Amino acid sequence: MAKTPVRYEPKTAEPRQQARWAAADAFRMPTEGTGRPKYYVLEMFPYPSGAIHMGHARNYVMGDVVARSKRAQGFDVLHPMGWDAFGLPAENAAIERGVHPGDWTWSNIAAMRDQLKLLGLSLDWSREFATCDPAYYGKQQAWFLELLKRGLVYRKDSVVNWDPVDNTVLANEQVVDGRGWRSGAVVEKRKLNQWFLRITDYADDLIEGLKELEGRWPDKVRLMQENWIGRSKGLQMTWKWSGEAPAAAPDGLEIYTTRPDTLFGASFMGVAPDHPVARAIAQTNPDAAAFVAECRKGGSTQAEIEQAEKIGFDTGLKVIHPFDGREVSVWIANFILSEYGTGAIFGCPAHDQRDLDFARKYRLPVVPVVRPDGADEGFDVETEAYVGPGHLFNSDFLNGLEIEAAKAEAIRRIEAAGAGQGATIYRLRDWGVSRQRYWGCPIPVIHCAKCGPVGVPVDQLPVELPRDVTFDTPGNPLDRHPTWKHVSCPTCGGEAVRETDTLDTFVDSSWYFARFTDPAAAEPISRAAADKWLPVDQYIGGVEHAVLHLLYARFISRALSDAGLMSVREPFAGLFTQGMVIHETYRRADGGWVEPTDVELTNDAGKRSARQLSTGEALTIGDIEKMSKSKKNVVAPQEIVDTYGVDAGRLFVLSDSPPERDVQWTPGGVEGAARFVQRVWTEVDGFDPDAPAHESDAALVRETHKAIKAVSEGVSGFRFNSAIAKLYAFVAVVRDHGGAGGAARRQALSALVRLVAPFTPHLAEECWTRLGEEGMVLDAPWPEFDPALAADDEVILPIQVNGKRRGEIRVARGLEPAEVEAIVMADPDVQARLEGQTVRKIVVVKDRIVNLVVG
RNA sequence: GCGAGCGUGGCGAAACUGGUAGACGCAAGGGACUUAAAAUCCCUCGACUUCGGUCAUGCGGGUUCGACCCCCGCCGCUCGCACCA
Repeated sequence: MAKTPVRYEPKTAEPRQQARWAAADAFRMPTEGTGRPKYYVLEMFPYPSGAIHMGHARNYVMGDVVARSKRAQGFDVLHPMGWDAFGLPAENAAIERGVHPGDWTWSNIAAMRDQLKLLGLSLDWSREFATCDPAYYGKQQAWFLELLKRGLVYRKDSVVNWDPVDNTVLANEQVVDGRGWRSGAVVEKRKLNQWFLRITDYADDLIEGLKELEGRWPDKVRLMQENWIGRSKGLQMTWKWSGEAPAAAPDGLEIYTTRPDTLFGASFMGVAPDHPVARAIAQTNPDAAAFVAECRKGGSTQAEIEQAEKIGFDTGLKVIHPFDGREVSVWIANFILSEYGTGAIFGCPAHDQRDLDFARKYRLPVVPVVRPDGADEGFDVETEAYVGPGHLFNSDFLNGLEIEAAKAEAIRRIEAAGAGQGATIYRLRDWGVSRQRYWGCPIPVIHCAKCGPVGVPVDQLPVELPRDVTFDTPGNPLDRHPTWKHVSCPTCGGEAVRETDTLDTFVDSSWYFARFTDPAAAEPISRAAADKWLPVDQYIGGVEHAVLHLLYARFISRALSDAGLMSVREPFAGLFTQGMVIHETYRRADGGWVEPTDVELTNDAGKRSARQLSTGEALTIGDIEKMSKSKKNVVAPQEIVDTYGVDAGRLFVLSDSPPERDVQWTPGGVEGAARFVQRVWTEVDGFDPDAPAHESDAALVRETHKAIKAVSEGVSGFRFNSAIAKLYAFVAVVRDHGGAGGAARRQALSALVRLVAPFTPHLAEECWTRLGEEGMVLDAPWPEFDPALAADDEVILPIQVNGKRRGEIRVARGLEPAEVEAIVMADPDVQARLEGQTVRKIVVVKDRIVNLVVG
């Protein structure tokens, strides 16, 4: 009699296995390791917004698959989790609801930790920390002071977005159409003295480092960083004034160019409206002042910049061309950026589109100096600047040279004349880290009228945030706190005040991966622990951090290495950027969004419709979008756990799309995953050691090893969807094979359980126990692939005629092409098909294909 | 504008280095079991077809014995940067 199948119950099994792991403290990794090779898996730690969503879940499940499979493959796996806990939302909650930012944050952390634990992740919770804990940010202050000592931290005036109503600095993203996002006030540009980190010192190193990451980081991310740093090589040079020099630039006008080869094509000079020369003129010349004001008015949105007309103002000043001595007039122009290069350019309209637009408008000369090879003497430029390759003409000693050679020669001549030098410049700016905010890491500096800014002595760290603050008035609560900022100067003992700015939260996330290696260390980073575990072998997170976070972390790692705090300069050896979880949206006739739990979907022969359960109203099925509260298309992990079990949810978020792509959450999809969970259990549960084996067990052994190979490759190559597809197919093979017992079946089931374990760990543990295995599948070795056992004795060779598949033959594996050819030509079906035609050529690819060329 | 990526069934997708296009899942249709339902299982499922085949991986060419894959030219979508001299 067949045994009645027992249903697998995730509701009881999942908590049971989680309790087992917890009781065994199974995921704690000693800092010194256990002697196996190390593997550090890390997912970008979350901001404690209050709830874990499916996007988080997918991210952490991917990391968990890597962590669990690496553990099975014999590694000491470090897999920690923490909280990126400083930031603006906590202050907004304080303003809106009157709660303390700290209380809000810590209660969110508690809630999210519980939600995260439902997912059954193999995390070492003993290493958990939040960046808002003084135990963490105090260490950050310590290394900040070290960088200050080393000159990597400095202060300078910089222009910021200032909200005059809220009395605060706004990030660029917080300025909407020129107004503060919260107050609605017109944002002012204001100069503030701010703290900066010298990331530009590392610009070259950060670019060079990208090369070594080839293959382990997405090309897209490496390219984005390279573009962001924006290195360009060119010439920085000074043009002497013709006549009296303006006081703002007594030595001449300094410009930067990447096209020194086109110097003979210069027809005007341009300076930014903020350039010292422009500002000086605006002070005495009302027309110039009006023009500069006009330029400032221009919007900063993309569309506005794109459409903005190029406008200029002739200053009347003239400079002398370094090569041919002619006078060139100096203009103030709105399209020149004061922050890039020297804020001044030479205009060569023939070979730069912007310069050409400008020259045409103001009727300035357009002299082409480069022409494409093959163009005749009369080569000219009309409305489109020529930026392609070619050779120089109209250029005296540069005539006939190719562009690169001409650049080199022009630079050589300018250098020889002492008028300038070849220079490499960067788009990247130093990192402004000052924030006029409460909920951030205090900058550990004291300002003394006599001694200037003085670092807080290390033995006085951490500089803790005061708890008694109010948010009833705009501005930084630290600034108006009655006592906190008033201290004595550590150097002279005189009256002094604390710095009340806090650090950009990107600083907090720039070194947390190093702190995780020994989160209790007295020093910011334990050298021994960091040297053992870093770099992070596999880092996983959203592509939205491709530039800022990942660039800052690479910079800080280098800076801390140079300061002797750690050794590894490149923190993330491998990076994977995962796609989002998206979901359909549902809308009522009145435009209101409806959440999926309140929607009933019907499918009538392919025609889908939706209605709202609570009202019965018909709904419009809208776009499939990123899950968001505003569109109400969110699915909470808790619901999934309750309905289908964690394992089904874990499986589904990885099964339906490649991990780098977005995955659409569908109820049908999770149900499919839940069915698979049942099928695995049914096969394992149905195993009977006393039952007879199936007679053709060699076939099952082959399929087992093919599955081991495919799943192993899928897991290591981040093709989780393919790995899961192979697992589905393998379970079908096991099921259809027949025979409830036997060694081959036992091996197949044992391999299956270990292969599914990274994806559905709870199910795997239940199965492992059911199979009578010792201990936990968690500690079981990854199944080993044996190519000899996976190989078929025979292969099916498709037979193509002129490249089209026309039939197939079954032959012994490894047969030489000549033998295959003989068999094919003797085959009656082939003969019948070839009747009356001449075979011109036979292509045989061993064990793969046969192609007959007939004509 | 510059840079990158992607276009394959009704849908999500597979196809390793140029070698049987559509694995696996969803949806759909049919059937078995059942008093019935759920659950489960089985079959069909790119298009056309005179049932021999023919056509199919965005479009048009090319290279090759053979192309989703490589090359050239278009079209469409997505992302990043954007007046960066």
